[in-house]
Amino acid sequence: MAAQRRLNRDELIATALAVSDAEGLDAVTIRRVAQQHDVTPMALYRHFEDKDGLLAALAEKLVADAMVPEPDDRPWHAQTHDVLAGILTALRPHPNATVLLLTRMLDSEAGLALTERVLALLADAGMSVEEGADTACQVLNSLVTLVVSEPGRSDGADSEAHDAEVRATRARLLSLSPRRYPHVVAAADAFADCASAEMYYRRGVDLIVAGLRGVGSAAQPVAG
Amino acid sequence: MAAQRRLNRDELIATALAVSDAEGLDAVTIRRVAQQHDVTPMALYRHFEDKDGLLAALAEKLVADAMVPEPDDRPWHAQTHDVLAGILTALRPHPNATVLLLTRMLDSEAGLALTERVLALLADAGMSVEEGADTACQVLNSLVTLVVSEPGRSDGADSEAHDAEVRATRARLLSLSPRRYPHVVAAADAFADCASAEMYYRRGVDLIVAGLRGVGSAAQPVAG
DNA sequence: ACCTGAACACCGTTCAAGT
DNA sequence: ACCTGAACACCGTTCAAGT
Repeated sequence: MAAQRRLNRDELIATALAVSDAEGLDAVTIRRVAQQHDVTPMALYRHFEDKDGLLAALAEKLVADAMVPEPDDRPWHAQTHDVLAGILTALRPHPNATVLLLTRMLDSEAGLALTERVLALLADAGMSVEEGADTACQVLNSLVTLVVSEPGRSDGADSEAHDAEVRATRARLLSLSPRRYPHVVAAADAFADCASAEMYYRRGVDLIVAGLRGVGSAAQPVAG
Repeated sequence: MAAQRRLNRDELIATALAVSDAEGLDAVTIRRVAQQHDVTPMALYRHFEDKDGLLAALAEKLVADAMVPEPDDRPWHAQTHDVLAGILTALRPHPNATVLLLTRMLDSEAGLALTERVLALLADAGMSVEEGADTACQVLNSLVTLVVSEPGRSDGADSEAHDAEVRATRARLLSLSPRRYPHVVAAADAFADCASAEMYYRRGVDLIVAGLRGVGSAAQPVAG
């Protein structure tokens, strides 16, 4: 990285994100990020309280990038669909870092704004405050895991190593007993890699929204 | 731990799980587990290829403990509900370790058996092989995150520290601007801690099953 | 105000021995 | 066959200085 006179917090976060994208979240260390900026590890402690502070900032950057559509007059479930799709668009480029959000959604302004938006939609759907809170957590975490566990994803591998891993997973699943694991063997290709990532994510969002409509239908038969 | 003549793999895993439960997953180190058995760190390498092998064994133990009901003649969604509830019962006592399953569900016999069971139910629901694979991943991961992100959970804290954390979260959310975050402020109690864990998990499973019924209803109007 | 340098208490893992 | 011991290349973080 460029030799700079003064260390910049945003650039440190950008470096951390780049390292995470390229080599996995475990490669994000205080010493590594410092080295990229030609600086002593201790220099980072001026911008982050400790390593967890750096990771929290990383998590915040992910959700801050989410472009979420403004409220409109469509039914709550149509708006929810688009909000969730918008969040996914922000997370998908950074699958290695996304797992950080599993425990940090309420720890940043951006995460709180997203949560507020989802809570409002769930209130429109007729949910109580408590049901909305539990459900909002679950919905947001489902988006996170959708990205974290996308079939065919590898932590910090070049495309050659990635392909090798996909082939290895496929071969391993295909080598299982078709008597004991008939469905798993039949699904080996789908587990090893996504035929279509777009389809995978569309199904994911559809499943969540269908769930929301399903649990709401008893309390509020004529929705939105 | 007991001074033993010979190291036992299952006891090592049990120790790792105990450390994880008591002090969090980060406290599970090769050196720590070795020390509990009064043994040199390198002694563990006879039973696990490396640290990832130890963690994989830990993940396997979690899902191996799941008591999943046998198939019966009820509709697929009723059986799915009970299978998911059974998995939750196995995961809930070990929230710190549960996150390991997010990327390891297909890496153990027990995880494969669980996946096979869910795939069969989704096939009954009328899903294609590919849709079933994507959906099974999402459903199982939702259970994992339900446990990992249960409101009021703290990593490795005694009950005093836990209560302090719950109060701190609640106070932080209550101190937010009620103009900008009206729904979040109203839900501060629910985000800080579960009023009822049973209710939280019941809602979680219901949301998943409702989603499955919802997405299936187009392909197979008369389900089960 | 901002950064350095040395030090400390940890990691996972290697290699070569021990019994 | 099973375990030890020393060593290596890493961590996060402290403290006391430097400019």
